[in-house]
Amino acid sequence: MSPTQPTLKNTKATGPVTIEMVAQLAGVSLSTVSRILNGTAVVSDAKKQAVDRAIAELDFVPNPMARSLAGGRSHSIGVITRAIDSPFYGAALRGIEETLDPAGYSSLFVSGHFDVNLEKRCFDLLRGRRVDGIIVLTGHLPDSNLKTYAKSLPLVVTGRTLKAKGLVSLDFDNFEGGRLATAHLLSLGHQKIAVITGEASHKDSTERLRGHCAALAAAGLPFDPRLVVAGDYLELGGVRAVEELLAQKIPFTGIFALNDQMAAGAALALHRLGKHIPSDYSLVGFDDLPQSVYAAPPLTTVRQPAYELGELAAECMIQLLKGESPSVKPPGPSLIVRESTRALERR
Amino acid sequence: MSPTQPTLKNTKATGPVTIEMVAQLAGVSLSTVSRILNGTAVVSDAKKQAVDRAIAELDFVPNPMARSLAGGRSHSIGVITRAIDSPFYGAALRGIEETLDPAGYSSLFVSGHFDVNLEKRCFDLLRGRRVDGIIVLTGHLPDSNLKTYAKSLPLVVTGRTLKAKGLVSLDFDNFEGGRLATAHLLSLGHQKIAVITGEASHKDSTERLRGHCAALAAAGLPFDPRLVVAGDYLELGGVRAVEELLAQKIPFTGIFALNDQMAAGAALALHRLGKHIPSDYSLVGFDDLPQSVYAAPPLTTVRQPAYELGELAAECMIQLLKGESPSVKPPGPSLIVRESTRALERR
DNA sequence: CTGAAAGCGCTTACAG
DNA sequence: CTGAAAGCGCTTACAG
Repeated sequence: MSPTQPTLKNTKATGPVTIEMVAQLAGVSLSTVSRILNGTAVVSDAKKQAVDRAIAELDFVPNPMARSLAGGRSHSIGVITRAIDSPFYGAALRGIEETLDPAGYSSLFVSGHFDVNLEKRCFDLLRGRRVDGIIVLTGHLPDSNLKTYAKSLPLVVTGRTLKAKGLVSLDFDNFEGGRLATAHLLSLGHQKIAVITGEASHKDSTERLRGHCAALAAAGLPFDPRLVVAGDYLELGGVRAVEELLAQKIPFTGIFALNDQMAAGAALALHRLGKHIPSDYSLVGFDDLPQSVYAAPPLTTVRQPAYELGELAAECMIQLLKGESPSVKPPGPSLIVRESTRALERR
Repeated sequence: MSPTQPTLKNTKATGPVTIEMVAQLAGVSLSTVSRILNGTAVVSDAKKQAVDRAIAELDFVPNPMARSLAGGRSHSIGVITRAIDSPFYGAALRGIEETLDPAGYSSLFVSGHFDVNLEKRCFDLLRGRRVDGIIVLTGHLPDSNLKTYAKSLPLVVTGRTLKAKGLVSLDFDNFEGGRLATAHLLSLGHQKIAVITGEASHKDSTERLRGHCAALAAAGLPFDPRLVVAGDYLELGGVRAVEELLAQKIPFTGIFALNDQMAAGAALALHRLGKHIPSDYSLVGFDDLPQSVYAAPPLTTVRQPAYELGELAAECMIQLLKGESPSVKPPGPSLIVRESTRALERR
């Protein structure tokens, strides 16, 4: 610090540095510092330099609460997810965090557990915290509610196709994903394919099943509803489904589990019953969870790029906040062939 | 609303309700409303009732930014974790969130990736956001740094034993966990036990290994360093370790992977090499990840109660914030016997 | 291009 | 027990 600088009330004293101290050190007004900080107006180069120097010297970081109060924006985005430790949405959360953060927004994650009432409560909580916008990862809220919410603040929703002002929806092509999975099994010669579904209330699940049927139809094969058994998107559902399926005594050689967690359960049940994958049954999952590549055997599955989806959702939110109307096409599904599927041997 | 009520500047107009509107509706001063809200002082019953009614009627939620600015506390706690989507720490994050939230604190999760420099940056970021305290889930920061940080704000750290003012450390007994795992293998008759370790810089890992050696010693068995191979706490490390181990041609029948992720990799490698668990090799992991119970076969492992640890860390933080000095004992390890271990058959 | 001033919505001594 | 007032640290019209 140069000896000619004016005396400061609080050079290196207690508590954090304030904008006032910066202004004083730089010899400019509060407003000027603020403008430089926010790039709100053109400022002479000399002052800018002085201020930058002062900021660096004092190690100044603006108080986010004060900034928010005065500016009317909290610089935080609410994210309603199934659960903070959801195996699938985890990557999406990371994608959101990693794109929101450099843009100066912090993320507030809340767990809605795919429950309408909880999700509503999450909304109230986030609004109470004055978030600038909300990202809803799928969830179970009715479209009508979402449209209403979008009237009061920017909204990005995944897993739907919805048109409304201040709202962007990012749908994933579950139908095509389902089609890919079954087409793969068919190409390997499997014609009797069992399906383990999610809950009927999950639109994802019904779409994936539709894709399955479409692939069957395209191959001129009949759809046997007896081979469709209801799971719950959790491992245990996969276990039970396989037990049920085998008890039925209706022959099949392929299994399409509508998500990887159920596929893991199915693999375990098969293992316990002494059946081998892929020599006895070929198994396809959906999602491509991080652990699926390390399953024994590694799981053939339909990849749903969760991280990228999170990134995209965050980018849309940033644009919405700027007053733009983002138009995006979410990444599509792709088949990842690993070791849980194999060509059917003619017997 | 009764017709006799005084006129409000802003009855049901735009924007959120403020404390001033509540005060006006209830016919009291701003300060009184604030006091009732915070339970800061005794208030006459009549006024309390009126204020409560007004709050309910207007659906008032205090502005957290204003509260923080004026009160000097942000009511938010920073949490430095390995990654927002970490398989192991996910449950801990949930435990933290679920106990901090009802206490009126929100959680700010940041990913330090077990990298000292990143973790330092996380610290700066969180301090910039003016969090009231920080919880560090293990991480790689040197103890000395932690002690320094603790001088400026309350700190809760897991995975260490550390004494300092304003700091509470919650260590997990990794030594005992390691001992349990190997004792289990020994009790099944396995005497040649391979160990797949984490990185040498992970204290967890070295402790677990020490526990292994202690169990061996207690059984009067020799420790063979050639059976110890270095992993990385990730699945791939487990895969490689098994390949290396089998290539060595040194016989062994038990494998202790120092975490479940490496155990999963080991299981996969074994599967690919045509080896069967548990008839060819018994495998024990560590952590008890949610997916380990659904591995094929379900993994025998040492349970480390992540959720409970998160809860405990959050509770300690709350106490620290109240000015108390929490003294706690973290939950201990327990052996979970599943299907990946079996008694050695005499050959 | 730049400053003085009002104001964001609360909390908290300070006086009754 | 309760009110008027100052102040938390910024942003943003409002005037130059």
